[in-house]
Amino acid sequence: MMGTMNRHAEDSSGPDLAALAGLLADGTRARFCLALLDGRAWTAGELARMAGVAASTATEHLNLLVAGGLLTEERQGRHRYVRLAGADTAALIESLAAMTPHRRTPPRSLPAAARRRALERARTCYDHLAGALGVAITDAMTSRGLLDWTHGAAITERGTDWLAEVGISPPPATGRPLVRSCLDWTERRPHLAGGIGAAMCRHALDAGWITRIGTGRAVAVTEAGWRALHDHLGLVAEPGPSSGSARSA
Amino acid sequence: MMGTMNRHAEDSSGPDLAALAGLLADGTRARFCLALLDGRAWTAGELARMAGVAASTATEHLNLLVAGGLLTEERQGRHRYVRLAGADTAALIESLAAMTPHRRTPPRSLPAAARRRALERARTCYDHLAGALGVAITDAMTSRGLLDWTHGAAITERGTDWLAEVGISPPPATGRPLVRSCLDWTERRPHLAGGIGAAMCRHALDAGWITRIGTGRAVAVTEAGWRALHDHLGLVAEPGPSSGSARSA
DNA sequence: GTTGCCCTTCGGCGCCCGCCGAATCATCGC
DNA sequence: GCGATGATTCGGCGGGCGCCGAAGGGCAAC
Repeated sequence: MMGTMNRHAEDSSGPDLAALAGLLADGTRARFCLALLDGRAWTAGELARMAGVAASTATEHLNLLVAGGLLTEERQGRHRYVRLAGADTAALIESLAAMTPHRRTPPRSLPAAARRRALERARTCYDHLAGALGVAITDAMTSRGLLDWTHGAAITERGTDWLAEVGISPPPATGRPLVRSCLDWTERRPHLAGGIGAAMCRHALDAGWITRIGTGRAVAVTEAGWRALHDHLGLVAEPGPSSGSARSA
Repeated sequence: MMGTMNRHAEDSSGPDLAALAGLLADGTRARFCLALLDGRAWTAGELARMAGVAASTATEHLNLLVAGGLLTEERQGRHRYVRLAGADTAALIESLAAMTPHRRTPPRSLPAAARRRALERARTCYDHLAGALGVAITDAMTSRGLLDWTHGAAITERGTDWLAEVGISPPPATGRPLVRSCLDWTERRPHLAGGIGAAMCRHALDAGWITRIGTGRAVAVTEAGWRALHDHLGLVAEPGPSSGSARSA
């Protein structure tokens, strides 16, 4: 691979970093990870079909990703379920994807365009909400004084009260930051992530405010969800062919 | 490379992400980027010697990294200077390095061990301070109420006053967050980054509180630097073979 | 038990990629 | 001008890696 000695190398972690990056340096593995960004567990076969590779190929990739610590696996019967190892892993992949050169290739077919629009409107990003909906919620919270962005992202006292009022209980303060900014993938704008972002997304799913569309990351806002968004944040549905976007009331 | 069709691929950015990750998936390129984490410009030859590869090899790697947007170059005469493209690039590399499996391989030779210790004590991380010194400063600022970590990293009002008192002027609020948490590489603990972290590092260099050791990232605290650290943060030098570590007074 | 599905292992193929050395170009110092 | 130094281009080599298909194992359903 290279000359044996590295006299001046002050840190030996060059190969380590390369090994980690190498896990994501393959198109198929990258597609796997992007699909897993929805935070759910996929089977090996699902991932293989999604990426268009043979099952044996998917197995080899999953072995690498699990051995590298990016994925965790869970065997159930004849199925092999894999998911992202943790929030830090998801954040890493998301930040990589956000730095990717933005190539706008409009989808060819009509259903593909519809799927694309659904993804752009509202989706989950590992464990929190993203897309136009996630950005709109974040903006509304900011303009109502629930979030403070003067020095990075932070939640205000009014924000804490608001969470309790809505019925969302933030997770106990562990190592994970409660509030984190996640750069959106399609919107190119920051939105709310971290422990509170995850709690809000979980609550929205539990309360039936949003539902998953199909098997992917895309979500749709329900009738009850629009009412809740209006009552708590003043958001109303953007007029359009299908509800999903939002704007400030 | 793979089957042509990707019917179910909802996002076409799999290959894009792989291409970006592929830039860091080589040991030599990763070493380049880690060396460039000191935020300074290196010549192609310096990087080649540091990594132990031929000059022609270094040229090819630099072409890839520049074309990929991770590095920017600057030609001066017969020299080709390269540096990291920006703070976001540095943050990406740093977060990748932080997620690397921690392999503690004690250096063989005595001078290598000394260099290693110097790096662990105090170094620059792109544009802010890291190592034991960076963590100690961050901890001291936190315990004195200048930083608030309850909801991510944020600077308090007392912190803003303290900056003015010390003579550090934070940069104007642009897109870059003023306060950011950067996970340290050797300490495995967060330390202060972002615009204010950069301003503090710059001020410490300008005021002669710290000086660079050799050509790398390592820095040493001067006499005047220790006095300033004591006066402003109550830090004193850790007793040891060479000053550089710090502890709370 | 038998069948079918999901996953895994293995061999083999082809391509890409990182490396080098030699030759060439560009620049600086004399 | 001339040599020295730094950087680039080019050809060629070797290895690693991603892909597949066929065969085998494990589990669930019947």
